[in-house]
Amino acid sequence: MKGYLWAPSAATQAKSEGASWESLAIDAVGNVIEFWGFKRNQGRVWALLYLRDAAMTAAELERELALSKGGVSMLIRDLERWGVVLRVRQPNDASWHYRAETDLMQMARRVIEEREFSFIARVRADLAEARRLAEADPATPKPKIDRIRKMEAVAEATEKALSVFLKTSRFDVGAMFDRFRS
Amino acid sequence: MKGYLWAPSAATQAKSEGASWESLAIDAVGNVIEFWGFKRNQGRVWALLYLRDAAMTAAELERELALSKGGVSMLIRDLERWGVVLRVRQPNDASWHYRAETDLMQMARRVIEEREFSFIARVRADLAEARRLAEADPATPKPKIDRIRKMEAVAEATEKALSVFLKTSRFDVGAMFDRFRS
DNA sequence: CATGCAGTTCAAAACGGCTTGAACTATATG
DNA sequence: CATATAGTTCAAGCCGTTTTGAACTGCATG
Repeated sequence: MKGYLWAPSAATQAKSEGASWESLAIDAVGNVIEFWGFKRNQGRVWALLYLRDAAMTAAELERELALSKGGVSMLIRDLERWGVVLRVRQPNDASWHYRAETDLMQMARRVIEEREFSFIARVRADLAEARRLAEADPATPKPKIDRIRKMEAVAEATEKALSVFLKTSRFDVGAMFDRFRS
Repeated sequence: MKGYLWAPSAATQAKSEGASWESLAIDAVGNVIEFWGFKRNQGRVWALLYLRDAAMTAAELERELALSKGGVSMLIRDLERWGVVLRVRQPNDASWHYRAETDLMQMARRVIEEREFSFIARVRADLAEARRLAEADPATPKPKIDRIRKMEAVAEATEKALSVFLKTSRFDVGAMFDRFRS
């Protein structure tokens, strides 16, 4: 919804060890997740951890994804808070390692559920309130009230799309995920 | 998906003639439309014209919505291009007047259809390409390929939500709109 | 064809979100 | 306890988007 002229970014940067298709997949995840109002880099961090299926240190994430120290720290904090990344101690290493915990989808579902639904609920409430006020005033012409009602339909369609996303992620993906669970 | 701490904005500004519930409805529309990646003020301009169901001049829009002259000009240009606002000549008035033409929904549907779908198609293609590349390399462990497959599910769910939004806007709202057509 | 108003354009400013990096805190180790 | 390294914080900077406003264009009118 912003610019969408992604850097062609073939072989983005020097230091990364991963296969080139890896960064393709990682960036793709970053893009969808950004679509849903999260930060692109939250998606990228999760995607790397998930794809590697290994516990990595902040320093590694920093290097592989070309992020700053502070940035990694904050991104991880968010992902941990949402429960999609777990912090673990590795046998004989002083530093923390991070692992992808659950499917990103679950997180997106939870967050969208509270954040977006309340947003759209608020919009609907405003529209309903406007209609109530309009109806209370006897001077308001009838068609005008109908027009507000029609506006509410825009909000309703938005709500429906959101709820389908949530349902889809619960069933389709949930099932898929379980089936493939490693 | 940005800030969502809308200005409380009771009785926003001095000049507006409209009932206070009017601006409530107008801002609500601005909010949903912004959610779908349009400009908040595009939604507000359309909403005012639609609600008033009257042809208004740029100067009126400027005053009622507290926008700048240049801003109104550009907003209207967009809305005209999308076919949701029509420019008409009023009997004996030198200046143009603008009317809300179709339902905003139709416009959103069209634009989302081309803009968002191609966006998500691109994400899916990237993921598919990554998987193809991964599969081509015999060294890639099987579970890693499965993980890419699971990532594709995120994109699929997004696509499904989008398509439901489009369908909903076509049927539910379309029907509703016709029924109420003034 | 001069005047004035409607409408357009676009560079600059404002704005908002994201990232950076330096200072700081916490923790492990000798 | 001193030191080193990992991790956190947050003000400042960066960057993309939106809005502004002044200059400009076009058009109608006397």
